[in-house]
Amino acid sequence: MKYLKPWWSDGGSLLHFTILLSLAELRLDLDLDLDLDLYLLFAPRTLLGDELLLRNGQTSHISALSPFPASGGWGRAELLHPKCWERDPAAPPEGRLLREVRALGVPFIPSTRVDAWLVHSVAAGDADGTHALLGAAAASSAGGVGAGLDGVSQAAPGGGGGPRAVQSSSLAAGEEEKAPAEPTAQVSDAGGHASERYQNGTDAFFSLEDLFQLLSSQPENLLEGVSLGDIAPLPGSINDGMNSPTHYNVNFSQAVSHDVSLHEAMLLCSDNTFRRDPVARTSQPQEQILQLCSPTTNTEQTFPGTNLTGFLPFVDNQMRNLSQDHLYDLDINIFDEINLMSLATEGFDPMEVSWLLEEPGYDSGLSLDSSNNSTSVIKSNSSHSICEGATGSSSDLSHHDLEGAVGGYCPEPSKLCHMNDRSDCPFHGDLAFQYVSHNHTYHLQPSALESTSESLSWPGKSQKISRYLNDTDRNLSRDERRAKALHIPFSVDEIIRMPVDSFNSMLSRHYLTDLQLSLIRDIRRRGKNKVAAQNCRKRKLDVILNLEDDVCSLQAKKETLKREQSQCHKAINIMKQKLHHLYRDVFSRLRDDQGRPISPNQYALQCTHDGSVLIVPKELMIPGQKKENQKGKRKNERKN
DNA sequence: GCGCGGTGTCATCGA
DNA sequence: CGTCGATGACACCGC
Repeated sequence: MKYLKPWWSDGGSLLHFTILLSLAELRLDLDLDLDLDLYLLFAPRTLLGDELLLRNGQTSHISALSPFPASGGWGRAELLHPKCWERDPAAPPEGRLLREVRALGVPFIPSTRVDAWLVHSVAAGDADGTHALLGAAAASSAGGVGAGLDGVSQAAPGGGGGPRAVQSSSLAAGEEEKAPAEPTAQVSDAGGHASERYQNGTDAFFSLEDLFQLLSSQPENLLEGVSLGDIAPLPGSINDGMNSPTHYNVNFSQAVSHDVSLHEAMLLCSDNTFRRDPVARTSQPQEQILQLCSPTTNTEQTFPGTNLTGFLPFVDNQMRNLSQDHLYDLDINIFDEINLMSLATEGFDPMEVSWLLEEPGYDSGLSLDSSNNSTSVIKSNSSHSICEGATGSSSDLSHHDLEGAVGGYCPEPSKLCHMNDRSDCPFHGDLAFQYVSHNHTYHLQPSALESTSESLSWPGKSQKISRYLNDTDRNLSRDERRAKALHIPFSVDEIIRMPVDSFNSMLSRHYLTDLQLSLIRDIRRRGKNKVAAQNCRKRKLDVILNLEDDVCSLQAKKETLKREQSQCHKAINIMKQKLHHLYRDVFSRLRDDQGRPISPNQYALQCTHDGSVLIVPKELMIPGQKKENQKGKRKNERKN
């Protein structure tokens, strides 16, 4: 979004383009950094009546006709993506929005704020609500949308608002922060239209005319020359809207559901023919699309031979005024994300999906829903985009994912063309932009791709792929490269180490697509598990080492005890020897009554308890009797 | 080519 | 019931 913001601020061209694409019933995969007033423009009525948390910490109650607070302090409020609110258990009231939308069974489109809101708006299906928002839109248009649609910008001539529209203090377009808007009663024609129809509650569809009137209120009058005509009765059929460039009634429920890629959208726009036939779409010359990617491309190059610029002069003007950086930023943000989304879509060979999305050995990866999504592969004959890493783009998704491929084959780099490559990267006509149908419900289903990727083997793939990486990318971990590719605004280290509370609040504070959230959670899970595995192995190693130490110490102790035992045996033997010598010595000194020596073979010495020593004949002294006598003596001694 | 150790990842279990 | 850490199992990689 940060890339789009300057361009947006330069003149709201992006929104114009959005509408242009919407006219062609094409979906737009953009993450627009829209501010609250534009949210209100597109927001469904479910937002109305809710409290909004403003940047200044205050809350604002949104009424149907005046989304702006009655008093100052409005500043610039930002709504977070409703899915983020949903994830937050302590979600503010806006969180109800998504639940209500889901209750209607309307698919949420995480990658597109504008059309997501449009879907929500249509899903709300309430004309009052819808046109209340149009009233708000008109109110917003009174202030213009040039300055990043802060809701407070220059008051355009003829601009106005709804019944309680707000005219902001005059601030130049591009200013970051605006003074609090003071509610006024200036009513513009455009706002009058919208609010009037809101009050009438006539239909449930946006009128693109309202939007163009909103846009035309910009100081630059970018829509000057666009014949808007009168507000047509709604709902107009989509064909009505499509066939008449001056008639902009679009059933957004149909328009948004008819998904195509932005590239395709641009192609169709460039042809100035809002073809609805998928076959016809694929028959368009694809080369025109990528010419927009080129920083040297001007409008004529982008839309050769078309009268698009005549049809929408603001496009021409803005395209002329766009700097290369703007185009570059557009390229990075839009095409990368669209590429990524397209990768997860249906109609794509699973092997190619895994090849593009998976790293070597990467099992869960981006966790794309392979069951619901269509996929288009983008290939071209451009030979340098991958293998040379020429772009150095920070959002080199497919570039990176090439490195991470786990697939059944190793495509030649020359067959792959990264969308970011703006120099000369014409699409291969045969492969690029087949008719795709995004549903943009990128739910997680890691197992699908896991099984696919894990079942495939690609010997030596990492070596081959690593050649495609520049030194910088090679130093990054796979998750870091994935995070980089998806523009995840947090570092991998942050994601992993952050406490769970901070982590959840961080996620809720940022608008993140399902894909980004999935990757972030995968990164966190893998990172935590990696650390846990390292700790586990460390502990296991410590246990093994400790056990080895224990074994060593026990063995040493055993040896010591053995030595002590042998020493004790030796001491005992010495004592026995000494006792034997003493015994012999005593007998040698003993004499009987006749003075003859007493033989130790016939007599034995017996010690009595009182210390006296008796000479007892051996035949009278059986060893067993000896012990019994001794025991009997002890008992008698105890009794006594 | 094979074996081994290191590492990352996933599945599972228990707190 | 969800989260997190621990751990077994497996695959991959480098030596």
